[in-house]
Amino acid sequence: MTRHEKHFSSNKEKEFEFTCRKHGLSLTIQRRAILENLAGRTDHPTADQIYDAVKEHLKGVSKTTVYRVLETLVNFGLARKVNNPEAKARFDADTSRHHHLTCITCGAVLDIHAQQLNRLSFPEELHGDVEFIDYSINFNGRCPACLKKSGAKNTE
Amino acid sequence: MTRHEKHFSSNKEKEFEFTCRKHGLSLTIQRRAILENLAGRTDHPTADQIYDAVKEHLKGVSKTTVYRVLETLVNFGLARKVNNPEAKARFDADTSRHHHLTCITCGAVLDIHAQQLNRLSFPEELHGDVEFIDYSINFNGRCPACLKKSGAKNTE
DNA sequence: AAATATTTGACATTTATTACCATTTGCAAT
DNA sequence: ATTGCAAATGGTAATAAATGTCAAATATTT
Repeated sequence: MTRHEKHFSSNKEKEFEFTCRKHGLSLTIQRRAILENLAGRTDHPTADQIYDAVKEHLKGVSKTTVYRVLETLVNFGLARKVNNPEAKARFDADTSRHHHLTCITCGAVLDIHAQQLNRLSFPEELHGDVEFIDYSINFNGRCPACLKKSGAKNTE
Repeated sequence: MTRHEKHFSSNKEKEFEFTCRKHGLSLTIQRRAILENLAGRTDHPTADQIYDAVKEHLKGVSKTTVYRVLETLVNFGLARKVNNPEAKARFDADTSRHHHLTCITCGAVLDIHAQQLNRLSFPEELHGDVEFIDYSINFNGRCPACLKKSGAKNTE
């Protein structure tokens, strides 16, 4: 499957349609296009970045709509906001448990998939006080591109 | 030591003075007051929240200065930005390895200290491709206050 | 195809952050 | 302590990110 396939992952598409019908949400082309774009990339884009990508295909989309649709997708579990230190929201259509590496050099956010990291147990001593639902690990370090550019070790 | 002591943790104060001298930064009362405030709280405040707190003692502080000083503190390793999903920066003067719980109900960000979580090994299979420096786990769930208010289980 | 409920697009507004620059302050050298 | 200069601050303006409003457009139901 290529990055530019016209229709997005049928899994996600089915989930989208199911969720919309379940909650009485209209299946609009804007929602479909925005989720399709988000699901087709792994760079954890901001709303603006999605807007830039989506406006090519959907002439006349409003930025307001992009923000609103993303909020809707998050509210209904079709996407998540990625934990990050910057002052802007980043989105991810992959709602399964996985982790991220934020590059200290370029700021890119990469997915880290590793079975061993998906089975952490919640701290026993806090059970009862707090309720744990899920977790995600944020690594910081350097991405392949930046690592390559600067030789092996940090040169700062 | 109480939460409202006039002078902040001498450890942090010493670190502050050492770091400033090391890098030729002036020891201004603004920097001192802002770091003192940040170090004296565990709620991972935004720049605005720090401004609100600090302006009581430091009449005439500029919001610009608060933003600027926080950026400086982060740049020189005296504070960190906390990974979070919101579209604003949150700060933490605790730069040691620890983790956070974000309450899905009220949005509060709590510290999670647990030895068992501090010794994760970085994914072997990615060594060489990426450089891992540190990590922080973001739990989501519910904080003690919200858990108490709503009985045992989620009532949404 | 018509009726109705929902969503969108355009604009206005708020919130968060950064840029700019004249004034002030910290600090080192008298 | 006083001077001189580099560095930082404060105030204002500008930019960026996100949200609110509402009439027009679209999806869904009938």
